[in-house]
Amino acid sequence: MKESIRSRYEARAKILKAMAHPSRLLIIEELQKKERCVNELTAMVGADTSTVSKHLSVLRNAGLVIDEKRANCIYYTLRCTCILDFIGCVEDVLAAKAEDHKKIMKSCKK
Amino acid sequence: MKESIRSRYEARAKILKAMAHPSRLLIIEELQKKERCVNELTAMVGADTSTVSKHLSVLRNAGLVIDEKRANCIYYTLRCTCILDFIGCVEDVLAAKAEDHKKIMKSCKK
DNA sequence: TTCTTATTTGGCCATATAGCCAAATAGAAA
DNA sequence: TTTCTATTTGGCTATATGGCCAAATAAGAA
Repeated sequence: MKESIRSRYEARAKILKAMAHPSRLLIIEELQKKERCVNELTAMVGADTSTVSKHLSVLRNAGLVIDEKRANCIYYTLRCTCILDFIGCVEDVLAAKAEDHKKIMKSCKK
Repeated sequence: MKESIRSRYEARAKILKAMAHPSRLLIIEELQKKERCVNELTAMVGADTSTVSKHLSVLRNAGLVIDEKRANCIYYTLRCTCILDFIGCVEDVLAAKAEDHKKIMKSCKK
């Protein structure tokens, strides 16, 4: 694989990797609804503040969210809402998987 | 976070995680064009056969690809082509990031 | 100033991952 | 049968990740 090609795939992988965590997916979905500060997100995720803060920094580094200081909180916003579209596709994969599973169970019964 | 909600996010995260690797993204893109056997993919990725085989098993476990034995090869196929749509979104994120970077560089020059 | 409150960072540990090599497996060809 | 080819699996090491706690930082409120 050529170097230039590889680095393009690496850039993409970095973004997917940033999304590939249950807590971060929750955060992404919440931020799509409205901006939130770390405190609020921490309550939603139900983990240590430091843990959530690190998750947010992963999302920020990947360019998925933006943070803005206002009043005495730091508000996080989702940057590209198209992100949510692709959750739909992920659901399709899950559905296809479930369908297969059903088929396998069926053929076992025979 | 409720248990039922968490497990849904975990299922999604598993799929994203499976995609979040440069070599696997390359494989996904190649498989979108046409089915390929391990050998061919190994050449494209440029890694050890065993490494590529493990990447394929990650994709298979996530339900992203299907394998079918035919002649003396095992052919892999992409299961949901919608996967590709969302690469477009990832590119948007990258573009937005690049744009920001430009702005920062500009403001530094002042 | 000191006391809160909000957030990030550092340290530590446990776990997961990617990579390679070597070995196992399966099937086709000789 | 042996041999070759395709693929997977096991073993190993190095590296990265997620989680918590504790400490640092920043900014407002008292």
